[in-house]
Amino acid sequence: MSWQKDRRGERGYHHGNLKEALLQAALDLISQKGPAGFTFADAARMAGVSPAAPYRHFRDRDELLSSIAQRGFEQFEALLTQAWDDGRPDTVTAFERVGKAYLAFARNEPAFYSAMFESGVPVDSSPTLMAASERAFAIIRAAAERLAALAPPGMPRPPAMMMALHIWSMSHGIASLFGRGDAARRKLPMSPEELLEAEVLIYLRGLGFPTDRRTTDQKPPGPPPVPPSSNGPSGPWGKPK
Amino acid sequence: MSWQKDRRGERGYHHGNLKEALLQAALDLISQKGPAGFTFADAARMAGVSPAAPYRHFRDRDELLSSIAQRGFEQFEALLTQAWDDGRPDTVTAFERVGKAYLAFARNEPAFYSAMFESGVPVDSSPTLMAASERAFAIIRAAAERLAALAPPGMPRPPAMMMALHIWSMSHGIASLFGRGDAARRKLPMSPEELLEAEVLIYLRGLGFPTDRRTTDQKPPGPPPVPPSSNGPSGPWGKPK
DNA sequence: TGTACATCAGTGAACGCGCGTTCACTGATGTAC
DNA sequence: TGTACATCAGTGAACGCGCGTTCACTGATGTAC
Repeated sequence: MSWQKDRRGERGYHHGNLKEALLQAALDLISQKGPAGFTFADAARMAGVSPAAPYRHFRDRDELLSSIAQRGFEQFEALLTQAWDDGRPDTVTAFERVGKAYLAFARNEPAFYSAMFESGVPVDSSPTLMAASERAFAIIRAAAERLAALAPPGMPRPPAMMMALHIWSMSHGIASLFGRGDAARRKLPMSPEELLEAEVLIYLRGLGFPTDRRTTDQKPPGPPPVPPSSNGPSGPWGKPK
Repeated sequence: MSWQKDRRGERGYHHGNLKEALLQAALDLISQKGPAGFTFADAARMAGVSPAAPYRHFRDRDELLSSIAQRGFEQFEALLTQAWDDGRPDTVTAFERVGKAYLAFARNEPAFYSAMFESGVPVDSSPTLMAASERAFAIIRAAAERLAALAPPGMPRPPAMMMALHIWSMSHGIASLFGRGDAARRKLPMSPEELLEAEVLIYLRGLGFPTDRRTTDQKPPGPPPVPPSSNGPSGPWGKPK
């Protein structure tokens, strides 16, 4: 919030950490007013610095926004990596934790999230941004790979890339519609996490995976797990709306 | 494009259809520069009218944006209704057509799409906007309802609301990430339509539905349809990237 | 059918504002010797 | 250890611009009688 704000008296002529302060200020502004409602001058003011100072660190507003998106992907990657935890204690559990981490990021970091996905900055506008984005997706891909390797012997092994893209789009769809951290969030008769968990479990069952997470043995698909929410069949699905 | 543009000479003192012209102009501007990069004054200029004229029709920029979002939901609803076609020729086929219509809308109407979902206008900011949004979702819900009724007798009937939300988030995730009509579209090793079709089929299979669309009889789930793309197993999933 | 009048939908000039950007500048810091 | 100097990272004043918004106005349209 008050990062180096109004401390002109306490600091000397040089800020010392202006680049960081500008990124932080922009992030605050975005979370307050959306990616559209942040200006270069505003960020400077918030960092307690003259409007000309940011030009020492960023060519223009777009470069700053792109930097924020990049940082966002880096933090996102770290969060997903931690959630995946190399597939411990078992692959399905870890896989679902990754989905939950996706939702948590969207909710807790709406400014990053919108800068990354909704600000109009194309991922391919900068090689480093692109790379950061790909590193984040690589976590999901790696998890899908491990999951695919678990496919019961009798059945065709699903392409890991496809699974990764499917999981990504499920998480992204739910996060964008129902799990966002800003005013545009839509109401839902249950938590986004429950909705995603059910969706992933049904999907995995559709691929022939055993979705009983306490074991990884390969029993053939029985009756589908409907609804697989933690509250059971009479849970939030009973009386929606 | 050139809707009433530079026709001041040809029209009289009154525009005659300014409200429409402003909406159209704003839509053009949004599709050119994103929802952030459109201004009230710009829209007026594009409609060939003085900057004060729009105030006769909209309180401010937000009201105009909200109107666009509402129009978007109305067109969206019409498109989904047409795609659903009351479940003809069979429920699963019609259901998938709805998903494809979702993608088509996102691609062909990026300005509407971003105004509806990414402009920061909360759906609940106006009752009519909210109602329009709900009418659109109701199509998906109705389709899910019909699909749920098709559940094989032996298995628990999945909650239609849950299915509708799942399908919505799948479509929305793929559309937002890979199927958008603007520069922020991410590259994909196959078409968004293929990705969505596969995802929906796997999901339905996970619910225990027979996904052979040529029949609606209820055979028990056999081996999962992997990958269900139209190109078969050696299709776009073979060598991704 | 004509006239008077109210209402509507636009004009155009004006305003204050904040933004992006530039410029010559200056204070602080680091480094060569 | 001290001094001279280059470089860096900030200042602050200035600019042109376009936006949002207001205002009194005016031309066109519709309607009562």
